Amino acid sequence: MIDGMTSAPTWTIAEVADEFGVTHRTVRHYEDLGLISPERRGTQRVYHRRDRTRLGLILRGKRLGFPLEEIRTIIDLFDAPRGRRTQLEYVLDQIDERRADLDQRLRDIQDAIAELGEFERRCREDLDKLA
Amino acid sequence: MIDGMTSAPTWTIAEVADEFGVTHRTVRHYEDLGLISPERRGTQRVYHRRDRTRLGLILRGKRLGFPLEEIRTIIDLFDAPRGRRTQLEYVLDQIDERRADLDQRLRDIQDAIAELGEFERRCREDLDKLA
DNA sequence: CTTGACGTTGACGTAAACGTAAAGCATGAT
DNA sequence: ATCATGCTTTACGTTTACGTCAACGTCAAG
Repeated sequence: MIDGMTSAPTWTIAEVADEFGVTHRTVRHYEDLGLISPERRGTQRVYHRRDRTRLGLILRGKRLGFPLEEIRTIIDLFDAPRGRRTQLEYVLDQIDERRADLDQRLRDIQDAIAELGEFERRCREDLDKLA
Repeated sequence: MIDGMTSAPTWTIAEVADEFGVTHRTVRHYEDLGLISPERRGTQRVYHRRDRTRLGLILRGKRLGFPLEEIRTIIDLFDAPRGRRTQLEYVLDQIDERRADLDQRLRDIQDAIAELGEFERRCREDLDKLA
């Protein structure tokens, strides 16, 4: 932070990178790909709360294994203009696609967790037999 | 398939690739990394049910965004010898680590789905206001 | 026996997601 | 004034996960 609470808080690239546990190079890479677009004060980048929100979404997307390009289309969706009916219907369509994808992943994860639990049970059985 | 049901069924590389919707190059790549090791009949690869099980696990791991190297350590875990107590305890440890990872992903996905639902609700509101 | 259809091993190419110097501004501290 | 810090761009390097030839083996069909 920088401001002393007189107006909206802002951050430097080092601060956001630190806070999110990534390098400044990573943050700039996301900017190169158009995932974030911080304000410029002269030559320096100035990050606002909006940028941090986006960064959070990006990193969660990454934890879920989405490619950055796809992540961009998703978070752009959230900021898309939703004035006209056609726009809204398009957005709702996209939402459905995304959800289908997420549902598949949810099933995959639940299956994996279940299998892991089953495997653990067998291991504990084996361990008991050794006792 | 090849056998005519007199013994255990086997498959060629083209068959498994086709069935799992990947290329033969992909299948061989997984073999190069030691994720599967099909039998050799002369120079040809012969895939058994075991290999297909592994391939299934690999592809699910991929859908979940795990790197192939990590996937290998995981599925190797399932086939690891569990004779000695130390081995079993090591395996149980690994299981815990894996589960922590999967739990994080589960939360991420649930959050993402929830946010998507909330976003859809807002979009539908906007759409109603236009009616 | 030659032609395909499928299989094999290299080996190089490529896209994504950064890492890693190199070299130049900008600004406050000494 | 200069010196150290931190930020900037430019650009080439690296890893992962395959794609894409090239060049050759093999085996049943015509």
